[in-house]
Amino acid sequence: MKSLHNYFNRYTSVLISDQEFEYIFSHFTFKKIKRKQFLLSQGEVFSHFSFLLKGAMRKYFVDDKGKEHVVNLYIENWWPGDRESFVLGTPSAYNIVALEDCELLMISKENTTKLCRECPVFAKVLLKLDEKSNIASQKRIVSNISSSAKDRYEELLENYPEFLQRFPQHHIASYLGITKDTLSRIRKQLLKE
Amino acid sequence: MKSLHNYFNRYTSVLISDQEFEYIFSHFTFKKIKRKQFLLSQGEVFSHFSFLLKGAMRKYFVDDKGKEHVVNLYIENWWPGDRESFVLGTPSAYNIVALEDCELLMISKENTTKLCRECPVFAKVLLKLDEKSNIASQKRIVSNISSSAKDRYEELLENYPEFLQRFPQHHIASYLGITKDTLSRIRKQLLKE
DNA sequence: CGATTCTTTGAAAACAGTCAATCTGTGTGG
DNA sequence: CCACACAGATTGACTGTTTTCAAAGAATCG
Repeated sequence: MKSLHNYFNRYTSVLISDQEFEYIFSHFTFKKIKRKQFLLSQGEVFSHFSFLLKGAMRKYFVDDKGKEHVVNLYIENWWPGDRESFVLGTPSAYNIVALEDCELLMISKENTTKLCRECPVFAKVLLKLDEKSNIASQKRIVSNISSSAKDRYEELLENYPEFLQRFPQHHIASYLGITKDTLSRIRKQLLKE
Repeated sequence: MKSLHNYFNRYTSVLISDQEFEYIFSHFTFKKIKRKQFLLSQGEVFSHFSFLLKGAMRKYFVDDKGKEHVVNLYIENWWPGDRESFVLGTPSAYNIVALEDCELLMISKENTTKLCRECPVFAKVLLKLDEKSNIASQKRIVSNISSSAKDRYEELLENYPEFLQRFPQHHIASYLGITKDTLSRIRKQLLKE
């Protein structure tokens, strides 16, 4: 699969030779998940890294009032997962479900640590992923604490315009921390402008 | 300084021998910052890791309407900084200012990469820091999108009870994404219960 | 003591959530 | 090809939460 190799080269600025990549790649397994099926269910330990080759997923949890909250939306070239469960080995509080038929590359925690030992570039790639993830999280936090619902939606349109084509509005609304009704009204208002 | 060595051993579960630590430590420099002085000003590139030995700081930015928003609050054993500016070498959007007289250990980006090459445990420690930071960010995002102002404040009381003693309410309010007025009213309401 | 910073409060307005009803489009099975 | 079900989007009326602004009160520091 060229997809992952391209991703490593392009998004992590860590150059990996074909040989090295082939060795790394041999530790991944291919997995298909059909629409509406779960990659992770609340309460399970999720001890894999997974790279989304094709499809779309959402990560969410159910609060004590029975309401769903979308924590992440994933499309091609993203890494669905739960870092906390992976790192600490604790049961996950989240569900990850396929919104379209999906194809994934998975690598177990054992193979991850093995590869990190054997293959410094791979360790470097993981470091880069964490860096990128940290930077993105920081931006989302800043947006949440400082912007209105309308501004947050407009920021999402700028940063991830694909999301609108791939995800229904009520999931996007939940991801932004607002209700579908409010998002609908915001869109109406933006049309008038 | 034992403080940093203890931190590495305790919080990253990476054991470091005294010799190793001494070598690592030799790459840090000691820095004092007086109350109200800045560790970082908007527009500067911040290419250091810094470990807070003593004191308290806040990271904030000023939006287009001239309003301040507190992005992070730091006390002893935290790492004030801007990961994005460090990683990408871009000018920071944030200010970091001392709220009390502070003492810090600083390490430059050059020394960081040098140490990562020479000293695998140090690389491991940085990886752990990023992991921890990712997990914490995730929790904050979840809190922001799914909890009311009151619940967010109660979560903060649980997770960081020290903050109340160290930071004025209006900074805590801003950190939570609410106004000082609202926080004041929430506290009043909680007293009645 | 005076200056500054921090906190509280009231009243009005802006904002977002709730609930229920309706409207839209899509696809499936008969 | 139609009828129907289903998921998604919109809307109105209402409720609740949070912000705004201005003013006053409390605490802290030099």
